[in-house]
Amino acid sequence: MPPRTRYDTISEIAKRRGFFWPSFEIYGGMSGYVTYGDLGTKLKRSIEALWKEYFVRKQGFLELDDPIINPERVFEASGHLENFKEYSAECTQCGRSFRADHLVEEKTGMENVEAMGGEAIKHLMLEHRIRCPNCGGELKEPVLFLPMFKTEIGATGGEVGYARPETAQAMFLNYKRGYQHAREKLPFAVAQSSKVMRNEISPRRGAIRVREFTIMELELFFDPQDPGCPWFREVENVVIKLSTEEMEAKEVKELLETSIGEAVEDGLILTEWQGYFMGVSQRFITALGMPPEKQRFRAHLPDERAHYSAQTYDHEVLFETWGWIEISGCAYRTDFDLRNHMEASGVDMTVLREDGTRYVPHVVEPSYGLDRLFLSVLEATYERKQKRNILHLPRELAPYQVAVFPLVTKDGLPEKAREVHDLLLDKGFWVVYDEAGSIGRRYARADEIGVPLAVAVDYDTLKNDVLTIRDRDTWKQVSLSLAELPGVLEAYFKGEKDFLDLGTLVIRG
RNA sequence: GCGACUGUAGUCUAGAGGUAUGAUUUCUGCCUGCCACGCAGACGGCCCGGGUUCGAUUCCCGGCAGUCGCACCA
Repeated sequence: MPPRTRYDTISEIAKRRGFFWPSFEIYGGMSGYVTYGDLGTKLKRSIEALWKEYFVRKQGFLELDDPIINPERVFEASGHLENFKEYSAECTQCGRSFRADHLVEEKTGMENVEAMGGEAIKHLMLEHRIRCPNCGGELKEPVLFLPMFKTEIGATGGEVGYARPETAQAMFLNYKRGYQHAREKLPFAVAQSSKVMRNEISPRRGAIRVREFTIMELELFFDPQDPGCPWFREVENVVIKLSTEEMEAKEVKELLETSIGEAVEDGLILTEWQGYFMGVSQRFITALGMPPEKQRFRAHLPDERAHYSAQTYDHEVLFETWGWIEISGCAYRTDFDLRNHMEASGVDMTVLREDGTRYVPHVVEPSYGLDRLFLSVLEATYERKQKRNILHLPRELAPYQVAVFPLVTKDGLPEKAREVHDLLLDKGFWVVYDEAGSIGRRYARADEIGVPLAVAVDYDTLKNDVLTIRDRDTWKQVSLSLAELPGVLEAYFKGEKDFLDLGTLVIRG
């Protein structure tokens, strides 16, 4: 058996404690789907809330919530029906599959064969007698694979619909509303966190590649003649590690360490807006617990890029088990989408400049896979210490904020601890109460799900309302009075106080 | 989708053609004056379907699922 990986351990805890597990378990499971439990749901929501802090609230950007199933013409206009598909040809001998258009390109030197369509590809394969590159066997006719879920809308089934593979189209479809609600001023942005679906051929790596997941993305609309970002100065000194398109093409292994400001100045990042979002992204991911040295930005080569993109930088984080994993893409989509929807719908989406000229806004899009961020948080914060599992979740992400324990289960301590528990619930905290087993075991149970603070009720509490708070990360304890407790906890979770400021340090033993 | 390996309590495991080992978790007592203490007890399992067999969780075939490799990942 292969050795146990960090991901094995994390997914074992995830199942056992209720972060996430494979969906449809009782019917044998279905790959590509995961279900989030109590802890997982809460953690996911708090990651989303933090994303909103970094990408929506402070900039005054707008939000949107749009349907998952879209009529076919949306994806005709967006180019997905044309581009988001592939032709695969299977070998009759060895059974391997290959992309038919790529085989034709290799043999003939032609480019963008995919766009020629299925019939043309079939003819070219026959014409050039293309055989299996693996074993030389005969290839079957190429079959079209469209990784979008197709359905019918309405009882008569007359209207074909697809589940969206990205949320971005919603921001383009509703562009005119957003423009109106932004009081017809550019730049503005519309953000959405919602589910999308992709019919992956072979989902892998647990929750890393699934068929249904949450995307958090925003579309920033700007005038290409006025491409400055008003907040660029806030991030220009953020240092990132970069692999540029040129470096990717030359397969340079080392990363370029540079500031956002320099990278934009040197033309490595095409627009200030991309630079801005990449800088914010680095800060956001760091706030999730992933240190900067485990982050990098990697440019897409033209053939890797989406059909709409002029430049894309993936933000990647380092997983012990898998290496670098993409958690975000920051794409310069130009005016591709608005232009296509304008043409297809006949609706004018241009903006009038002061000099009387009109233009179609350009778009920069930072886009996150929430489920991958979720795994990144577990990856970044999990620690095995003295045979115990500890999740060093940032305090603003922790599903439960405070655990309350009686020191021992006698002499009225449980009753007193219940009172403290109820008080904290009334004050709005997420609290767990635990009196099973020894207090050490309860600390361990709370550590495993990342509860940052544990309040212990002991004989001093009975005597004079003094209790202790124990820190998950250092195991240090401070003491304070019950009356102070709600106030200092609030300050702690707002980030206004550090643990040692919460009370008087207790030295035991 | 193809190939290799794998599938046993909630979790992690041992094992054999005659329904199964151990640990841990959980629960109940006792204990416990601060880091998974100890004692006693309880709950709980052979992925699904077919075949061979007196008998299959074990062998064979298929499915489903997992890991890895190939392909794919806008």
